[in-house]
Amino acid sequence: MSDEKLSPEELAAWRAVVESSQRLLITIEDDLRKASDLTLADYNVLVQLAEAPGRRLRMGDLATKLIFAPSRLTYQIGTMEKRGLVTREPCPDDRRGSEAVLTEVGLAALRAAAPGHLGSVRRHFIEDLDAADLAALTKIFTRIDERLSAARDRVR
Amino acid sequence: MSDEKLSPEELAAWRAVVESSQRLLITIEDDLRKASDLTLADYNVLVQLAEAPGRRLRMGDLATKLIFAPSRLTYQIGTMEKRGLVTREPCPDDRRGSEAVLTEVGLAALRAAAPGHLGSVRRHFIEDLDAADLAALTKIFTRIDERLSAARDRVR
DNA sequence: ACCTGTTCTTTCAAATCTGAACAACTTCGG
DNA sequence: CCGAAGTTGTTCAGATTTGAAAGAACAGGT
Repeated sequence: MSDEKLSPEELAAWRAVVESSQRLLITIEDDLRKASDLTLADYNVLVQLAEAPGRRLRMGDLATKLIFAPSRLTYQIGTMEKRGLVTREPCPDDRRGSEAVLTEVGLAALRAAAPGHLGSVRRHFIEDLDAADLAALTKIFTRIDERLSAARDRVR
Repeated sequence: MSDEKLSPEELAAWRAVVESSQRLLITIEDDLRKASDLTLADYNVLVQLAEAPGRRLRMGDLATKLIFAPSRLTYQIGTMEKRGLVTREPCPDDRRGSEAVLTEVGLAALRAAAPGHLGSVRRHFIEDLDAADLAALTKIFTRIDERLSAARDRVR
């Protein structure tokens, strides 16, 4: 069973995951935008910066965490800078690099949006799951991720 | 525990699902593009048409199945039409509508790409899962989807 | 110090996606 | 049968995303 086809069960699982996670993200992004002037990308940038030491991150590190192509992050940070949510600073120890820095405005926007967003996540996702489901999902997707990054390293 | 925060377990599950499924899709799309001249969107259009009776679908139905905004589907079908993968035909019983129709070229492209794509899905996703995982994922995401569409109906 | 190869980020043009506005129908109630 | 209201798909302009190319700076060996 390691050939070029999938069994009905396998196909069903694949499609269910892809389709529902897509619809889930769309729904949650809609909720977020209605409540806050932030896209999910904006929100995720703010979260990553808020969690980072010094509330700042190198562009490259942030891109990796967000799974963004470099040029996409440049653009994303550009629009957020215009809105005052983040600042860009040259990196002290590496003159090629720059850092995205969370501003007070950005932090306030995150704090204002977080409760509603997390409520949305709970309503559309968490509420459907019991503890066993949660554990299963975490285990499964963590494992998939490990395999993916191992495969990526193999290619490089 | 139904307020505006998530427990560490809940947050971990949410992040794992969102991040890994994103990386998974990117990886699988990369595989597909390297092997076939098709994007994942192209591929999914071909699959939907191939599975549809008469190998044709109303634009609206296809958009729903693919979770595409209408104007996006118009554009998508436009590019595929240029490449000869699909045709557009006016809908017989509703003169507002049009149908996307799979061509022989499109069907051949799908058949050529499918084995490699399914192999990629197996390699990156299915291989990490046992039968219980598969069943759990299908159950969980199917349930989420049902809830989402129920919520959507409630809004309309 | 001087190459050589690599990494970091941005720039640019082209491709794609979104949302609002539209035109062409269809449907339904009177 | 008429007209208001709803549907369907497209168009358009603007926003976002991609990928290739380039500029600047680092790192390691010589």
